Amino acid sequence: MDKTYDPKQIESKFSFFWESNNIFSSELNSNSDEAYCIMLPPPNVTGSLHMGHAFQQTIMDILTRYHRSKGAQTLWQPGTDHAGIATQMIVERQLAKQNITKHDIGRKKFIEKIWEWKQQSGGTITSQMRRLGASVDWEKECFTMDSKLSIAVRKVFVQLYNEGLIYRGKRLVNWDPVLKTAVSDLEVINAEENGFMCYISYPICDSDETIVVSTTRPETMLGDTAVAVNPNDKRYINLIGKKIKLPITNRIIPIIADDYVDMDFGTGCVKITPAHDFNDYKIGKKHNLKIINIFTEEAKINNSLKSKYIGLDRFDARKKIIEDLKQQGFLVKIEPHKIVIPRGDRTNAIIEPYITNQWFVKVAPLAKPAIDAVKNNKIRFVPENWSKTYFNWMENIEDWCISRQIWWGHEIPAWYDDKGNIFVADSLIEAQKQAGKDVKLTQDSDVLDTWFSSALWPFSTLGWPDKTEQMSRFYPTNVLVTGFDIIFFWVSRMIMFGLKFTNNIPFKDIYITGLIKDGNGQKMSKSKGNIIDPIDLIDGISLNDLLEKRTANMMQPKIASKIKKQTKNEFKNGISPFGADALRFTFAALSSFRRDIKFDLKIVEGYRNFCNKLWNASRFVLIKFKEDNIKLENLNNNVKLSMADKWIISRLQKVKLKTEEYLANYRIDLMSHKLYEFVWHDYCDWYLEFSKSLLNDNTTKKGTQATLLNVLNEILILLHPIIPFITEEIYQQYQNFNSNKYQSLSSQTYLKVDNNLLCKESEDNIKWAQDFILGVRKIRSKMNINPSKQIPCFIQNINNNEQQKLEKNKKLIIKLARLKNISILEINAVAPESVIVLLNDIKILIPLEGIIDKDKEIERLKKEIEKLKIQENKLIQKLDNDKFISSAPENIVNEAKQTLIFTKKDIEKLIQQLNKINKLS
RNA sequence: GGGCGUUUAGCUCAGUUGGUAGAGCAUCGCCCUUACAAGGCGAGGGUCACAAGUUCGAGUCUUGUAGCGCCCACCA
Repeated sequence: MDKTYDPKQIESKFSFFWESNNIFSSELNSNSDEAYCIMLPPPNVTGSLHMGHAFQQTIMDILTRYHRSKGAQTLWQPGTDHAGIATQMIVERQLAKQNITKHDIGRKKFIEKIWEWKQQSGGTITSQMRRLGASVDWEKECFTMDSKLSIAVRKVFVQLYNEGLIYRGKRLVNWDPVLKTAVSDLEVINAEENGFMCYISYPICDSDETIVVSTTRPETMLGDTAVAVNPNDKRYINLIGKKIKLPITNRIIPIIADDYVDMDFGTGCVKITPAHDFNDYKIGKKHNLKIINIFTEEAKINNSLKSKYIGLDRFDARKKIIEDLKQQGFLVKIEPHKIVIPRGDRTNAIIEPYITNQWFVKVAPLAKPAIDAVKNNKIRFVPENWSKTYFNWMENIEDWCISRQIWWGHEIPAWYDDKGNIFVADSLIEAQKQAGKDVKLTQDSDVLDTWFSSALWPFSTLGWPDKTEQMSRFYPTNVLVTGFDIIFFWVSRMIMFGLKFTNNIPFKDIYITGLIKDGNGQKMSKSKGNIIDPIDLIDGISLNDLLEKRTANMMQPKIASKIKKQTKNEFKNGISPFGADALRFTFAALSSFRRDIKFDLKIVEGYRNFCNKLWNASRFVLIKFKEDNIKLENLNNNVKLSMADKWIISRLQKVKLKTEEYLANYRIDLMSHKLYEFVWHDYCDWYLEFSKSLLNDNTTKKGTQATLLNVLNEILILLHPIIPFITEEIYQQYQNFNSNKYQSLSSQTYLKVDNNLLCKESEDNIKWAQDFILGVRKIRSKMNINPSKQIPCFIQNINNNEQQKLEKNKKLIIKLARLKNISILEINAVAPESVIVLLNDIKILIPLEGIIDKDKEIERLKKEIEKLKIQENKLIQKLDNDKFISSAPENIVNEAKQTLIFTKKDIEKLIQQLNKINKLS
């Protein structure tokens, strides 16, 4: 083995090794009683791996690998999403570079182009997943537009339609005028921006009076069909029912009364434009108002009214209309005003409420059982609190607009005849049967919202609607691991559709992960230039390449230079190659239930160091075995074990127990910390050091050899789900050494916790020995004694029980504390001039012989005594309190009493020592 | 406006049913002790945001206040 751990060298080979040996196949372990399944949230096929993916996939991989090694038949289902709008936009942009629009080449050709593009670069993210070590079953990889999945989509659509849960209707929807498609409520981002409030006076018919309305969208007045006031508003009560002559268009519209109007806001009069505002639409329906659409699908003024504004963009029209109103004397004033602007999540274009024919899912009937499933704990949110967010949304859910006026996606299985009759069916042939042979049918040109097919993912990938073996084996799946940002988009819809079509929940647990932020707690985004690419953490990247990457395609040079400055500051030397394992361990360790996770390179470095530690510990074991020419096959496991052997084995059982407990509760962070601590501090710092002495003794040698390897082997198995590459590499090193058959650590079975291996005696003994050693080390450090110098040691006041402990562990203590010897002094014997440290009742004495600085020691003793006295006071106070004695549990009271006794004794001894030393000087 | 999260060492975070506050990083000593300097050994560092309450006892439970942050819905 090389002296230093080099992830590059070992990681590249194993992704291929695992895949080509079918290690992750879901066909394996088919006889097992247990099945375990996780659905990978399918990333956009257009995408590349970002930190969020890497984080969540690490968690899924740990869960999957863990259950696989426990013997379950395991499926981690991979795949990608066709991501309708996102993908279409990318290909459109590419065409635009050649000055071609999608209309130039037509729908069919355009879709071919997209498939071509998918063929070419759709594999980016899956190859990056391989770099990360994701143990998905690649044989089962799906794409949301696979024919198998499309069948499921059509079946669901047809059934929902037949049951009246999908309908088509002319409604006001969110319209993206750039994409020229409807989008769902969730795809609209509302944000406050600076704007204006316009006050316009509307003249009242047959009167000199006017009424002043306030609006942020004056151009929509072209479509006004009423003005509303509050029925209780005394100012306007006499105007209700009168008519208004709308400026510019000169249309006559009524003044109506509605509670919706807030008397205290603006003038208390609201212009009502049912075709272009959601609230106005509701009022329009309620009052049976005319609906006048004034926009084209690009949000330009249409020709519904004869006006000079036809063809003007909405913002140009706004300016023009304000000008005209001013000229004609209708404009009262314009004030700056904060307004909430809805923008499309893909295009950032301002979304327009727009009347069109669309398809909707009637959600309320589906939501009810989906709410109950969580309420009845059939589905569990982890952390539990997210269920509130879920309920909040589900209980106020609106119908879901599922049609999109784009080309890339699942075509809606609906056909129309000349008269506009609708035929919904699985296929044209079926539709034709409904319509009659000779009727000419045209398919609906819309496609479905991408999330419609995503909603079926947990069962469509398993072969539904066929009754497949996969389906009965793996459904419902065990856990969904995802971010809170798609609870509404995806999670809730999977639950609704799962319950509706499989009569069963799609998953038992929903583990909602936190969001990875940069070191300053900022969300990572391209525009902020603070993105870290997980692959760069694995392979490393130079500062120049990183600068290039972060500022590529930046339009504004000012922002680019700012980003450069920040980046240079944060990554002076770029990013060093940490390897996939270090990155994975980092994610695992950071996966607490927080919402935001600040990502810091220092942490990755720490876990890279851990990998190096593990590497070198393994190297030590290998070297020791080679020195003795030991073969694994003649390693005797039926050997007598030393105290230290029993101790590390006992500790190991406890760690395994904790690991299982943490994992069952998705506390992968705690699991990681536990393993880190055990490997580094128990195994490396203590056991390996013990072993150096034990291997030199023929009575303990064989037991130590067996334990060194057996514990290391279990460590590798325990760590494998977190850091699969390095553990596999180390395992392979032993396999070669063993000259056994070449097999993967990934197929090794997790050993159960064995309670018979718990050993209180050894834990007590080693703890005692450790305290002894720590005591001596403390003195050595305080007294500045060179670590290589061996020193003599006396002990006094030792009882029988502890004398036994001393005998059993003497060698280890002498070795690790670097002592010459340990001599026992009789109680009454006069001790040499020494430095003292207390262990329970025992005085450990290190003779001075010139090494001591008396003043220093006096100072140290005084400090120590002071500390103990504070503790003593606290305890005395506590025990003086009758209520404490009478109400606290007995063991707590006893403990306090005991501690007080020990504290008093210690103080006494230290004072004695202090006096002694004082006399010397 | 409604809902949620968060506040613990210089920094990033753990803290299980209330019982003397922990880790990693950083800092400061000493050390190339033959697996590891990407290391070893040791040390220092906290009024657990604030206030009140429950309790013998509160980082932990209750209520309130403040800061930071997120989500949803919004007055035209």
